[in-house]
Amino acid sequence: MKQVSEKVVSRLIIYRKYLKELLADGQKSIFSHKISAYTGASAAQVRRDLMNVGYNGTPVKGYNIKDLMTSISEFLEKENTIEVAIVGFGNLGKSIVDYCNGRNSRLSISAAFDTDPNKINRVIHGCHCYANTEMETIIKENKVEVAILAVPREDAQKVADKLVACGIKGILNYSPTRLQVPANIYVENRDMLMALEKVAYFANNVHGGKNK
Amino acid sequence: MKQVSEKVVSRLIIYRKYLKELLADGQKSIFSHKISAYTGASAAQVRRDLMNVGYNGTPVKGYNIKDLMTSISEFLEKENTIEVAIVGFGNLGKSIVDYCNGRNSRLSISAAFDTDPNKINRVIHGCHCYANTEMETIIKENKVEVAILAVPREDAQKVADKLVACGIKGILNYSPTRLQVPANIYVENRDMLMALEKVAYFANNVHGGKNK
DNA sequence: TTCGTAGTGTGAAAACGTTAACAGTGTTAT
DNA sequence: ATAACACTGTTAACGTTTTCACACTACGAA
Ligand SMILES: NC(=O)c1ccc[n+]([C@@H]2O[C@H](COP(=O)([O-])OP(=O)(O)OC[C@H]3O[C@@H](n4cnc5c(N)ncnc54)[C@H](O)[C@@H]3O)[C@@H](O)[C@H]2O)c1
Ligand SMILES: NC(=O)c1ccc[n+]([C@@H]2O[C@H](COP(=O)([O-])OP(=O)(O)OC[C@H]3O[C@@H](n4cnc5c(N)ncnc54)[C@H](O)[C@@H]3O)[C@@H](O)[C@H]2O)c1
Repeated sequence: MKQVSEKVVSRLIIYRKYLKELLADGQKSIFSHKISAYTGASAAQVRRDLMNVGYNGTPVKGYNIKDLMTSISEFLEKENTIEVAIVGFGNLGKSIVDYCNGRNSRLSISAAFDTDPNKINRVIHGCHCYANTEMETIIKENKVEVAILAVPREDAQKVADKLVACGIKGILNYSPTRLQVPANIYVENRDMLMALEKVAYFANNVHGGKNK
Repeated sequence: MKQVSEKVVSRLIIYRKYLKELLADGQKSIFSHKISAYTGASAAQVRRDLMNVGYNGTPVKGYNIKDLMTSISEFLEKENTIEVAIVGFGNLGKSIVDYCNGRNSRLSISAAFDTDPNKINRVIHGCHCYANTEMETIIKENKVEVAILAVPREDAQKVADKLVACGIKGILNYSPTRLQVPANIYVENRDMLMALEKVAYFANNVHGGKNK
């Protein structure tokens, strides 16, 4: 299978989102330079990125929005549904589930884990909360591949180790801990303070405003 | 002033965080290959990144942790304090303020804005919430340079336009809207669903686990 | 003092990502 | 039918980022 970079994947996700908006708007087709104007990538880059997904547009008409969306989705999510679990069902955890679930038909946050007895066995935002002790069973039974980490700093590494032991392959980490994991596990860190520090730097060191 | 790339800034922020941990641990000095092991950047890259901040280590002893931290901070935050405002003081907004404030002595989220009368003029997590109508006054008076956007999708663009008109130079955007802003405004988008989609992709397309 | 060691700083090479340029191609107008 | 057009797909040039490799240096040991 063709290997593509993080940057390409990130942009494809952005394109898909734009296409979704266009579709909701009733549009049928779109040109690379329009996608470019909206997303900030150059038109050449849009076309080049789309080469990866194996969908061909036509001159004059451009890309059929529906078909292109389908192709991007098939490229990004080969399996029909990817199961996601969230660990730490506090303020942040609940917000994430509320926001994400239902917005991508191939991604489903179907289980939460927490240590708080008040949360265990409750269903919040359509997501069942289990005790941490059930982690292995639930993850293996439901073939969960991706986990979102939203536990306090001091527990993050311990929980990550456990998730890895259960066979998780990717972690979206909202805790401020920099996780140490085996090389085949993909980690995306989303520390909010670091994000703010980065914006603060570039706000004071103008940089052309290129949006990643 | 030396122009450095987004990637360098992101890594410097990561290094600084690690240094902070080391200092809390009572350590005095550190080698590039140790920073490398923790952060995922190669040792050569660590050294190269540090060239930008103008601090020199010594062979055998490596880098003095305290001095290096100071140099990085002087590089990242030239001004003594950078004022930040948050717009949308809901679940997410409150969490962000709670988490970020007090963790970087040069960044301060000192004002919130909301349209909800129940929040206006209340102080939550040490942050005063103002009505949107006071935005221009407060931002200009307090020299706020950076804004965090945590309002619902439908209002995000409108609020961003207003922030730009008030003189904001950088936006950390947690709304799912892709903002259209002038080229000199720096925007960092942090859509949670997109982050999850990215992790889901790389969980299924192993990639060496390189943490960005 | 002299040597060996284990680090740093950095120029040069390699890898990677982006942009430019253009041939090829449906579509439309004539 | 044919020509003009406005786009796509793709190759090659370009620019940026990362790695390599090594001269240099502070220190500790003998
Ligand atoms: N709140 C934010 O916006 C924000 C921002 C940046 C970072 N963070 C980080 O995200 C994490 C969660 O933030 P929050 O605001 O949701 O906090 P929270 O206290 O509301 O939620 C934490 C949840 O994790 C659960 N938990 C604790 N230990 C656990 C364990 N070992 N296994 C499973 N669950 C466990 C708790 O019972 C609680 O429900 C923290 O690390 C925080 O530093 C939060
Ligand atoms: N909750 C999350 O974790 C999460 C995740 C991803 C994205 N988001 C996005 O972040 C935004 C906020 O999420 P939330 O969970 O905090 O929602 P929320 O409803 O709790 O908070 C939204 C807040 O914004 C205020 N608001 C509405 N319009 C405003 C305006 N024009 N000016 C100023 N304030 C205004 C509301 O009064 C409310 O206090 C939404 O766009 C949501 O889609 C949230």
